Amino acid sequence: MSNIKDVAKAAGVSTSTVSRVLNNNPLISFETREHVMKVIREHNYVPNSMARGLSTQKASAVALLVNIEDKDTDSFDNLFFHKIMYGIENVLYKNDLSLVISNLSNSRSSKERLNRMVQGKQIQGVIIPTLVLTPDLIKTLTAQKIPFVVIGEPEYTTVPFDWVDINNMQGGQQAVQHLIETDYKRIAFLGGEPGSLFNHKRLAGYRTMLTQHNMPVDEALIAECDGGKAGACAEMARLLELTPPPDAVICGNNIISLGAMKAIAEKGLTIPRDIGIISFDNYPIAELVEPTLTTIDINVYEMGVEAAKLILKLMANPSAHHQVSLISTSIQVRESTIK
Amino acid sequence: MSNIKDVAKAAGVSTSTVSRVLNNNPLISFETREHVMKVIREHNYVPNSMARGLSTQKASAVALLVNIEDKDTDSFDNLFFHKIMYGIENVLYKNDLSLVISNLSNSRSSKERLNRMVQGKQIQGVIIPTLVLTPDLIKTLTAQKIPFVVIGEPEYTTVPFDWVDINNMQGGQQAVQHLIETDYKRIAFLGGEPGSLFNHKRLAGYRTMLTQHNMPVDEALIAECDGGKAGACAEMARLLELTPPPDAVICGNNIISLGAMKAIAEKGLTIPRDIGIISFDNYPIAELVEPTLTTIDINVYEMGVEAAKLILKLMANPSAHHQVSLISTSIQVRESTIK
DNA sequence: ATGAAAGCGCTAACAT
DNA sequence: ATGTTAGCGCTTTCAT
Repeated sequence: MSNIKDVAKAAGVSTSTVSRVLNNNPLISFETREHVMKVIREHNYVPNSMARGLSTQKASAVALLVNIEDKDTDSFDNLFFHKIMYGIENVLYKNDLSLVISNLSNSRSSKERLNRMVQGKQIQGVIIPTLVLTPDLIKTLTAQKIPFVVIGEPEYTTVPFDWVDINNMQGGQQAVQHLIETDYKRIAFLGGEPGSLFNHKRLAGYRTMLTQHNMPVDEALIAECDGGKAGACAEMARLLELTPPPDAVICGNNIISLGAMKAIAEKGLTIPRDIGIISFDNYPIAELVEPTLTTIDINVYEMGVEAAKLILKLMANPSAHHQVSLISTSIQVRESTIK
Repeated sequence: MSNIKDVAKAAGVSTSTVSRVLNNNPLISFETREHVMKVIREHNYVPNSMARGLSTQKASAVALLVNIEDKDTDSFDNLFFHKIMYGIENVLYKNDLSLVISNLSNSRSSKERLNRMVQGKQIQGVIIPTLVLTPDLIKTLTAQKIPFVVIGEPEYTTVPFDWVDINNMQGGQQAVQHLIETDYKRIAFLGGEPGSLFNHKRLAGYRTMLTQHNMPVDEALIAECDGGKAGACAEMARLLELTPPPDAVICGNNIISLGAMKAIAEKGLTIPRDIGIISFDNYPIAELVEPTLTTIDINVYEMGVEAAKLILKLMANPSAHHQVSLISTSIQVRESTIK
């Protein structure tokens, strides 16, 4: 395995010239560049990333933080997480950076672990799901001047920072729009994770779109559940007792939809004839149930891509002003809303 | 941010002494060690991983390879992958190593990318899902003497290497054992991914356990499908036409189970009274369907842990003889098999 | 446009 | 048990 010296010697130039070629320094003449490149290829030379990092004082990795002990394990969120991860990796790779996964829950103190990674020059920037973010973490991050980007709109924002999220408001609007277009009149909203920001935003979209269509917003049609199937079923059953009952429902996720479908079936109603149903998220079961579920699809891969782009900008220019990136939702029409 | 020199000066010792303390060198006296440690803490000193790596010629990361363009995207395998990843991370973390995720499909040539990572000293070892493994990759890996571990029993083994997998044979046996114990008599086997090694192994477990209970192995009861819901449903419908029909079925995964359940319902039969059903895998819907599914649960987290342990051994001693690690399955009894 | 040389922060062989 | 010193492989300033 050859190093920069070998290449320099073989090419009959100095190591600095080779280094300049490696780093696309424009001062190098065309001929020299071509020649050195050829020698590099012949020697199958790959620069040592640690030597480079040591010299430039820059790590060549970005960490994606997770906290698997708590909310994430066994959760379907994993599916999103997975795609986000690949979005990130793809962008980083193209910029000669690598993605390292760090599970904060493994460490005694997440603060300490983060410190070790950053001070130890293992990583240059951090991407953090909003679920993992804590005020304490924010403090460490800003104190250490570590570039970081948050995935999912943060609940608290004591200091400004970059984040990326799905455009949940738009999602709520699309759901209502589609239901109105397919001739549903009384649209219920069955959200999960009450109090969560994303639920709030979707609801806001729901309200604005109804209003835009000159339809009344009936607060009785707005319900929340814990996100589990049983709770969703109970809540949906309650909604169906209203007079008049809803003829469509927007569910916060696939599991909630499943609960709602159960309540609908128990009431002897048929989807989509008697009642339409539209679900947020395309996972894990939208296409497996009967009827298949119309969903507000969420391009989580793209969310990863955007997060990576934000962190790249931030690392290149730590004092750049902070940005927010919202990813558009799209609708996947399936059987549950087509009469 | 302080370095080893600052610490040495502040502690009134040489850098080598500090280095020895850092690396738990036993030659250091108790007093010196304590003293230096104190100074290290006071200075909030964290060794620079690149300098260390450059000096020791060792990278401090292990790569987990994926190939997201092909089979993995949108697949439920993601859920497994996720847990495996955390198993790996957990072990690596405890050994001061970090986990980097590399998507080979991003790169023009996976061979080249691997080379860059290893020769560039970015990573020290590689963990590869068997789906991503190719003969070409094996060649590169062995030629470069890169320590690697495969997740999932490999289909081809031109050279010996380490791998870890679920004990699929045991899983097949457990399924049959449980069904027999709960008094089912004619047990069908509906596998997915025909020709796959894991299906083959589970089937072998099925056969041996039936034989062990002095029950006949009726080849007519053994079926395969493409793994999709529709195919599974059709195949199950066919099985139900047999005379006598099966009174239990072992399905290759949750989706297949869903298809089988549909066929069973269409035939007017009730689970678990008329027919028992047991599924491999605990994801994504075993607990969401009705009745809930008894499953052969697969401890994928543990698979990650084992994979990491294997790669650690291999990196510590590249000429260690190769090992195989099988993870035990366990049964999760739910409604679908309890009459 | 290119070269010489110092230095990034650590480890380890050698010396004491 | 501890110190001295020479690298590890690269980048970068300064010279030319």
